[in-house]
Amino acid sequence: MNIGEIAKRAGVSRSTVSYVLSGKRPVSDGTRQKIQRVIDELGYQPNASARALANGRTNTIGLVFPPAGNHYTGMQLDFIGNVVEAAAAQDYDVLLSPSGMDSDRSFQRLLGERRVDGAILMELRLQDDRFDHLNSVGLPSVAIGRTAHPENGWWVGLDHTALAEACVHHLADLGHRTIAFVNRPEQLLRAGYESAHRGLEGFTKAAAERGVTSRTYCCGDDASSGQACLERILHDEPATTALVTLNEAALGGLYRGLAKAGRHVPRDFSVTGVVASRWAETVTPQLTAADVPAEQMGRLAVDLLVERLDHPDAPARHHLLAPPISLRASTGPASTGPASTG
Amino acid sequence: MNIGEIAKRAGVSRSTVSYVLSGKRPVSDGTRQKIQRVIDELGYQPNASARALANGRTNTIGLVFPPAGNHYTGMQLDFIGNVVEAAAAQDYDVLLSPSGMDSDRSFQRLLGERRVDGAILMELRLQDDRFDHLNSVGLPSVAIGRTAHPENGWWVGLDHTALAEACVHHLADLGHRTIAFVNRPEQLLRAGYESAHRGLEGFTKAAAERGVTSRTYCCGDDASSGQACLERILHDEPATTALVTLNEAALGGLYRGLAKAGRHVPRDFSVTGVVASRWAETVTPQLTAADVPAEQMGRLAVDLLVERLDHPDAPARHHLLAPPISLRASTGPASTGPASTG
DNA sequence: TTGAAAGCGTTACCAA
DNA sequence: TTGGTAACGCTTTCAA
Repeated sequence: MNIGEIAKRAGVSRSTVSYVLSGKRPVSDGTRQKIQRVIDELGYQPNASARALANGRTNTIGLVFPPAGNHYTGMQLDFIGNVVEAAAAQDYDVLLSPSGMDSDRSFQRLLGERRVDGAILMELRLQDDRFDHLNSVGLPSVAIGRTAHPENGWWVGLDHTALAEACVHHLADLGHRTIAFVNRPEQLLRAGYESAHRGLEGFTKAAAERGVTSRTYCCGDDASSGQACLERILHDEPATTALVTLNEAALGGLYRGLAKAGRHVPRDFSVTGVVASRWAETVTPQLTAADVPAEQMGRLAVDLLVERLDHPDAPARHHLLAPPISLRASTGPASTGPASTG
Repeated sequence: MNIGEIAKRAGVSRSTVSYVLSGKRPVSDGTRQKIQRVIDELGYQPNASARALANGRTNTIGLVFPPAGNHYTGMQLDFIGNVVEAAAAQDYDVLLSPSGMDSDRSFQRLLGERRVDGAILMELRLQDDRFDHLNSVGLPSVAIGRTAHPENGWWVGLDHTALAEACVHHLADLGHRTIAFVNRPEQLLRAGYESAHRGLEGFTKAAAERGVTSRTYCCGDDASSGQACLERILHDEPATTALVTLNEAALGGLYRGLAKAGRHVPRDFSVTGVVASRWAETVTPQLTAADVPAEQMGRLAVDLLVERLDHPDAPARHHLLAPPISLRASTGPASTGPASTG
């Protein structure tokens, strides 16, 4: 069934049916009702491909995220869910593209075949060549995260620098003098992941400011890497009494490592970092952390993109978020006595 | 740039360019190379909407999952990620539809506007009206999960009945005589969620067979509900020494509740259930559980759907999976002495 | 207020 | 081995 069929049954032309559908030109009440009745009766819905071909808009946005090779973290998955929700609320569908590298077939399809009106980029790198590709084909995009030069971009980001700083200050205020930093995997750091770089930068800066002894580690995105990383931390510097982590997937392993080392959280050892709240609340004791506002960020990203699609010449906009640290149960005063273990 | 432009520059007709692209009819080596050179030079890619309109295939599959209202569990998110990966491997894109109810706009768009060639359904109910809608518009689909009457359907499912039974047997073998069952939220049970129903059925049956005392609980999909549920369990029957859970999101809360009640896992209390391995390994002690093979299931679902799309008359196929229990560290012999606490 | 018809960029059939 | 051309189903301009 197509628009011609509707037109025939309603005794009007196809264009009139089209205008009833789009509302782009006035249609008399009588005709409109007649047509609407036929549409409802037959449950007609216009074909998306034909519509996209004719008017150049797909009403679909692309969500570009890295392939599972590196494992999905809970945070990434949270973003996906929330972007899809927010897009649905604006009557946009979301096409997923699991592409980190610009050479990826799926990414190429999205861009080159014009399957989407615009794209949301996740897992940003400081120098992100995906922007060049998007710009070169004229596809509007919004990033979740920001590059090294975010001045004129469209993005919604988390101020990882400030967040990591806040974590250090929180721990230093509690009297901790030796603090470790658990970052994302080295491979991602080397690839230029902005959260890893900016977080590290903030941690290092604040540690220097407060004169605390610090070491930084890269850690795989899974529990067993977290456990191994913690063993390394205590081996390298047994006097360590606290850590800051950006690595949500490793969190359970970090806790396990502490338990095995006989360090009680928060009595002997404090843990904090940047983690989505729902994961922070899963561990025991619940994690004192800067909660990643995945829902808000997903919504903002979609809103920005839709705005950009509706107003191609609108000036670039962005949102830099720096949520406060939610005090839960994983941090406490540095223990005065020696927290020795075997 | 379009196919006409390529044709002009290569000095051939549009149809010949099209056939070079699709390979659906032989083209002489000379012409092919001439055309291919122009294509590469200009970086031409055919427009997806036009192609879909002309040949009736979008090369996109829809992934239908419930809205975030009920929170995404890690398992659901795992499925999404793995389906997208598997689809990309077959050069299909994935369109997400956050729709539980059939009335949902996004679901309607997917079906009615023919944005996809077929669909994968997640979070199945025993009676799932989404099938009726899909069938009524002639859209092929594959379910992750199975209805009450899966005989002639296309699906890949987990044998929750057998899995829950295996959990009970495992615990009974260890000497546990009083076991609780922690299910998904009551709202989902009432809605007819198949995993909740079949899991409950398997648990109840095995508990009866083994003559163990049992109680069953519904529990919200989050940590604090898990903690509350555990308190209820111990309040209702302090002699409980083990539990089986299908509720992954509550797991952290269950553990926390046990810790607060002074029950050490696995010495005083055993925990097992059906959980994706990556989450099972996050908690301490690591969970002995039937690992949900999310990756395999995602891949199988995509493979089945692609097969069905390629062979519209192929007989229905399905895969019923019953992964073995992975022994980790959360179960042990029932404690002989009274495991008393305040 | 409405209709006719020319696109939109492909595919695939029919001829040559 | 290739070219011409009619679909595919919609939107939108031009006329009435």
